[in-house]
Amino acid sequence: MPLHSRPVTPSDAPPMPQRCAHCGLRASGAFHQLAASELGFIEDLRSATERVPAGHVLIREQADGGRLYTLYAGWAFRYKTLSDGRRQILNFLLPGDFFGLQQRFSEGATYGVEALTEASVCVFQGKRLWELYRAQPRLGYDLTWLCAREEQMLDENLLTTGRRSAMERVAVLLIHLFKRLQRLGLVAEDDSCAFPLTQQHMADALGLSLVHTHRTLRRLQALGLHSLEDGRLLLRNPRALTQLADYAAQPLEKLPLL
Amino acid sequence: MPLHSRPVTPSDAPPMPQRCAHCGLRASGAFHQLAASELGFIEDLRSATERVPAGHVLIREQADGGRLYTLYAGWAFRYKTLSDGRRQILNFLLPGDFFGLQQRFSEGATYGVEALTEASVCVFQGKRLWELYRAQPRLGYDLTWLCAREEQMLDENLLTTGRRSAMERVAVLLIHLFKRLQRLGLVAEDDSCAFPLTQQHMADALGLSLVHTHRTLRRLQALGLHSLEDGRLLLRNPRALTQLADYAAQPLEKLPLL
DNA sequence: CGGGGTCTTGAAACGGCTCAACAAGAGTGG
DNA sequence: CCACTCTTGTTGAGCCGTTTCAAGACCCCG
Repeated sequence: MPLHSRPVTPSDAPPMPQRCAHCGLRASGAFHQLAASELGFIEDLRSATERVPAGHVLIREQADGGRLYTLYAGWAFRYKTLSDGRRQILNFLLPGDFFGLQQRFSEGATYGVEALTEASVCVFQGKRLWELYRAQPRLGYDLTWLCAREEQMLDENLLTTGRRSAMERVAVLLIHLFKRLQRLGLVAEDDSCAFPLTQQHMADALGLSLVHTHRTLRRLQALGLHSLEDGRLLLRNPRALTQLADYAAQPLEKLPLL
Repeated sequence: MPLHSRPVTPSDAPPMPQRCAHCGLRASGAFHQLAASELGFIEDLRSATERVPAGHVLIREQADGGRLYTLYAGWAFRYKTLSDGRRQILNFLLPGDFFGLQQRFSEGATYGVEALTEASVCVFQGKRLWELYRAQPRLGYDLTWLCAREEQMLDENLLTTGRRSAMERVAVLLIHLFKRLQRLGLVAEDDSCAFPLTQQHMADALGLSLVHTHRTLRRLQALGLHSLEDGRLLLRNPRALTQLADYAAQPLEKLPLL
């Protein structure tokens, strides 16, 4: 039952509209509504929309231009590497996630961002960030909100790599991604969701070796807790998985979206 | 050479002034200067100043009141625990650090904060946070800045627990705290600094067991890389320590301070 | 003087890592 | 259409870094 026969991400993803007011993401209902003036400001702040292939590096780990991004479609991840090549994935990015903020506040990027699947992003002018706080305080507030939320996610990841066993780690990863996709309405009728991560990605995110990640995945699968085929994830026993992971679900309020 | 005979944190810490304009921290030169109106706003937002003993829990891990804090003096740390008691320290807080933000944005706190030494904090009214963005956009910007910076620290910690060996982990911890204290002007003439952490704290922060943390500390000490006596830390070979840790120093710009 | 917190040390067990090899599909080019 | 390579997944064997358990020392404090 090979996991690797996953379908290529369809290039028939929803096109990126020119106007933020017609944004497909905003229409999903998972995000805050914004006033017309706020939408206008965002649209003006946006310098481009880009479509990039899987594997494309959006932010290089060293110096980078200070551009800001919102992921519009597809998956990506933030990562850091040590000089000898060991890599840690910090967190995964899903549609609606904002990134590039930290590098605005320090000299150059301190982490990298890579597209995991083919992906679309909105690019914003970093230099005008301060202007945003002046002109649209509400958006400034939202930005802090987003930042705080990502920090929460990192807290959880830190707890995971620091204190959880391999079984627990894999379980949290599966549940957490599933929940996030669910919130975005990206879980299919049959309760399955797209899952484009390779085992190497999971290993890098969980602080485990590739081989051990594989074995752990197999163990969970043998216990009937989940299945992972053709690039799709199905939680066969969410209850048991949640309990095993000691996972605390977050409330499902609407998210801000820049 | 017992490490445990550390002196109690002196209660003769600088008193907390009534007026933010006379704040001892701001006078240290490590922080941004603020306009009078901004200082006034902060002073008005502040609901109290508190002095708490070592071990005091400032934010409980479950539900909490949504108060915001700036650590004025002393050390503290953020942490998360699993239901069976395993604890992960997320990061350490030093004077000038702001905390409590995430809980404003989600139902209740998702982490706890505990004073490591006797500590003084400024308490702010969480409900008026939105007002801050409206009235003082600059402070809103600073808040995002602080949040992004803490996230950077978590990124580093995640890389540490996920990918570094025990030796490397301990080395990063020592260097990083030293650098942060240095920036605050808290390193003494003789290049030593206060170091109130117990080995248990270090273990909890690094994702290691207490015993192994101890052995690793001893090994580093035997190599002449550092010494840790009477609650003071001395980096005997910062170069070697930095190299061992593969540690990338951050630029030393001034910090925002709420 | 007793008790609790911290540090210290040894011995043994184990979880996860490394090394190594192979299988299966996808893409490429002759 | 077949060789070739590349990527990803799979599996076994053995080692080692780290954990766990256990016990003792030292110090401070009530």
